[in-house]
Amino acid sequence: MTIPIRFEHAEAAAELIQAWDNAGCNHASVNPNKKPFSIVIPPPNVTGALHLGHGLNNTLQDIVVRTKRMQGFEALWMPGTDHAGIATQAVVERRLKELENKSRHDLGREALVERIWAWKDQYETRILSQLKRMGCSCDWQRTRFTLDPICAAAVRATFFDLFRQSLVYRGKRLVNWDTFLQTAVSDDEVFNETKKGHFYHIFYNVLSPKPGEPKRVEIATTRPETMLGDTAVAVHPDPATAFAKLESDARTKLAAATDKEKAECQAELDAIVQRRDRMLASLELLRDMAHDGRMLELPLAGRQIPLVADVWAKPEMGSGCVKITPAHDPNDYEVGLRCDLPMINILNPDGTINSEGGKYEGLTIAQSRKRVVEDLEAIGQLGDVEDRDIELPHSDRSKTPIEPFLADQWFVKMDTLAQSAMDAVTDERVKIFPERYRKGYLDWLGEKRDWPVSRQLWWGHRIPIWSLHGLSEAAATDLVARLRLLPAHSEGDVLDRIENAEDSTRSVVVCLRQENETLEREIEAMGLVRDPDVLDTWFSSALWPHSTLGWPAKTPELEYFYPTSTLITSRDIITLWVARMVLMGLNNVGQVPFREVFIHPKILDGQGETMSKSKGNGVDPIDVIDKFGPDAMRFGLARLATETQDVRMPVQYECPSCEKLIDQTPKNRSLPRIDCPHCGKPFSTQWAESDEDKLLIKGAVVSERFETARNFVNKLWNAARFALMNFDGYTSEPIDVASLPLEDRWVLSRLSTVTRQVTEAIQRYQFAEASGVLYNFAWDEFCSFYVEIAKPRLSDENQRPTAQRVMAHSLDTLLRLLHPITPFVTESIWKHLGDAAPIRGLDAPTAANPFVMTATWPESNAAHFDPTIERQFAEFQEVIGAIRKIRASQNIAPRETLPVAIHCSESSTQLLQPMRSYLEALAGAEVISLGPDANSFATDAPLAIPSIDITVHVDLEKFIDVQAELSRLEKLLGQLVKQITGKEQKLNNESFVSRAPTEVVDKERESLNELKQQHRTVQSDLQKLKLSTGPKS
RNA sequence: GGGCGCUUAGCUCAGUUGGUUAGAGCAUCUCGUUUACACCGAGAGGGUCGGGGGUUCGAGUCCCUCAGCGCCCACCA
Repeated sequence: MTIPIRFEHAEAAAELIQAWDNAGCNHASVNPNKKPFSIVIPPPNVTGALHLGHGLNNTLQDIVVRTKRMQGFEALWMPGTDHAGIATQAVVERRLKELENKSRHDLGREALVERIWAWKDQYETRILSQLKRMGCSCDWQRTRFTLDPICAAAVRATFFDLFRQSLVYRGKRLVNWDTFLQTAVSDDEVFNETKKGHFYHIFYNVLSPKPGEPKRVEIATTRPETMLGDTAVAVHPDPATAFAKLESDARTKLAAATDKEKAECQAELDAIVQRRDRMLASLELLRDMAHDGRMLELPLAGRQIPLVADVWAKPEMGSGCVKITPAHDPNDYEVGLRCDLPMINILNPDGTINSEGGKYEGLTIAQSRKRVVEDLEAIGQLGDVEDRDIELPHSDRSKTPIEPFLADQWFVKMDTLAQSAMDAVTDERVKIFPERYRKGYLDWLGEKRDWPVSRQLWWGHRIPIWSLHGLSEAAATDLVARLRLLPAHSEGDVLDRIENAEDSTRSVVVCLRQENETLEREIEAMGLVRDPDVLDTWFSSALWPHSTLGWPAKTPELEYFYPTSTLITSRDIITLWVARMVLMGLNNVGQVPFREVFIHPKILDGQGETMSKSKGNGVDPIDVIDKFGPDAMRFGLARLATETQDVRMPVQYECPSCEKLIDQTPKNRSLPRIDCPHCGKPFSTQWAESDEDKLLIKGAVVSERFETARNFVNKLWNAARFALMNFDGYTSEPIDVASLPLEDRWVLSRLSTVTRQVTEAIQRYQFAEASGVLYNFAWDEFCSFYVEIAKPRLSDENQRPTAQRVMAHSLDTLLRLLHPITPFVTESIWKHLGDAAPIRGLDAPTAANPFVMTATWPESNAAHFDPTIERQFAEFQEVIGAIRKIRASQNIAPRETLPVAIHCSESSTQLLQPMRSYLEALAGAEVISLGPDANSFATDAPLAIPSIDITVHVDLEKFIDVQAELSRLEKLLGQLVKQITGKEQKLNNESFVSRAPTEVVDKERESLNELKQQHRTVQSDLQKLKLSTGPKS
């Protein structure tokens, strides 16, 4: 049998992906004979290609799915992608601007959406192919998209149902308004930028002040033009108590301050006290005026606005008075709600002042600010103007300033829904691992803030609401009556509602259950207009576990695979996504969407920053796969997936022209095109976006973590290759384990332990543990010892058949254990193994499954676990190590056979006796004597192994390097003295001896005795060496 | 400002309920082509466990505190 010396991953992977697919290995269907296991993929955004973070996320899911599949579950991994609302629309809009210098308004709604679909098709294809090349065993036939008809039906059914329950409602809300794109943007798409600005002090006159009352109040603002929308000025309702609290806080802080901070804290306290003394009386007066319902005159606008009492006005700030602009400031909005103030929107969607601004109508914000300030000054209402740095929110998309803007929005009422999702986690119907993430989930839901679900976008699920405003009560009733005559209404597909508007007109609002063009036209013919907004992306993502299974239809898949088994995701979307899936699952299906949630670490770049599209520091998994292979990528990532620590992944680019390595830096990371600093030639990675960059030759992305994993894959391949080269004449026969030689029983014992450890680790999502156990077992035990020891047996005619059978079985088990992590190399070897040893097993050899992927998961066979043999091997390994150390320290050539005498107890003798020949093979030693009577040699360099009370003596007659040995022994002596001193000190410590548990003390005593014994031996060896060699030199 | 993590070898990370001399991989150095593998084998050097304090017979591990880093949330007239 000829097998290449290297595992050709590219070829093998392409073939296997096809073969698994052809055999239907990935497909799961309702199977009453099996227990279901299901996972839904966190659908990647179609904004762009996957990076290594996705690589980790999907590798872990695949490990779990493959394991469960092998464990006999009907394992479904549901794949798909997310339309990602604003992010995708923004990407396409930006491209449109760059390439064609057009805005979305130039194209219009339909044409833009068409463009986005084209983009989606392109990236969905790319994403799915990335997943396939990573080896993900998704059920591709079921691939979903959050905007496809199946998901759309679920969205419509959900919205309709929430509407019926009155859990969706329309309300005013301040949104972050991007005046350039003329859309609301979400909070996380806003960044702050510090700009130079001014802090304007303005006076509002008090209307007919009574004697003793101030004639005007002072307020201050960085945005004076917003005064046009002011509807009140607030003062604190209880300034005395507020000051008292401030003072007591400051005193507490002072008491706890270090000497360094004392002066500062004292100053703070003094300032508060002084301010109170100065201002309390006037603030209380203003408060009384507010309670009295006194009014102020709003300059320029010529309106009267009330003085109100609200805690938002902080007595310690400014004049203690604050202007309230509910329609253009989030906090003022809250005040407006609390004090029942009117909310005056002064802006048009394009950021200019609207008719509410009177003579300022039509001006931009900057223009109106200038004019308002000038006009205030002209009428003497302007106070000081201070220079100040101002943090201004900007839109991440257009890079222009955000204006808080009051707009009609749809909300989902959260109180009962949020509570249900909290309960599900509290009573552990949903278990979160690691547990610390529960807190964030519960805290966030605990706020029960209503969920604003409408977005002023074109890309997404359009809100299924039609409405007509400004009706009289009679007209509204009439319209509703006509709606109710529609056949669809009696079929329960139409819900209607009459709402009272602020101006006491009526609005008729209609919700439709499903898409129906005829019905929509009929409704529109009645004058109803469809809401232009779409739903928040997370609305459709929240349905993902049940929408993908066909809900609202009661499909057999939904019955069988729901609730899904586990969700594997990243921590930043616990609230946005996980929590909402739980509450929507409960609301729609009545059951939690998944029983367990595993939150995995994040992959950071070399600078410790998270990988993201916008930073450009992402690494395309395909670059890693091309260079190292999919198994190496998967193993490398799994090896890093520990419970507590995010993972730094410094990468380098390999120049395809000169093969030199280039570090990834903040400078070059965002460039798909890299100019090699060594040879000057340009190249790109798979990450290339522009057509120009895509034409460049591709350089590899290199990281040490993947190199290690690649080496491991190759090691496994070669161990298997060796075994297979020795499988000629393989026959199968039942094996009596008890009669097997020691090394066979050892490897079976180890396999039983390793199987248990790996099974448990994967069950507990300890992927680093699972891969670590397998790495160490496969490399250090299977390859370094078992295969080595098997060599002589495989060339011995009598021993060969048994050796082959146990080897075939062991390799078989190892491949199955490794398969979930490294599917390709294991499947490739499995095929070769199947050719060489088609029927294998211990008690009852059977024909192997054609694919390891669908083979059964190994059971940990407790009967094979033999602690005596494992101890025996541990001793054996120690002895080999000792001999190798001596050889290295004495510079003994590898070809030379070294005579050794092993001094050990009777029981160790029993253990080691059968291993004598292997000592020779593995350490180049000839065992002269073994046992309690083994003697030292005249020229010796003994090495003690105190933990198992064995001393290895070597005959150095032919090899002695006196100087080396003398210095080695002296160094050893020094170490021993140090340790002995430490122990003696410990044991002389009265409190240690009396308080520590007796076992610990006894152990220390014993260990001290051993050390002393060793010390004596080394000393005498040193003497002997000096004597025996002294005369010669 | 609140919450959650993190800080251990040059680098990337392990380290169970506190208990012998704190581990691994890579990198470095030395030796080596013994019929699977140089993507290999053997060995060596390398650590005040972020700083300070405390609890304890005993602290990388528990508590307090300071510093630095990361993420989430809130806020900034």
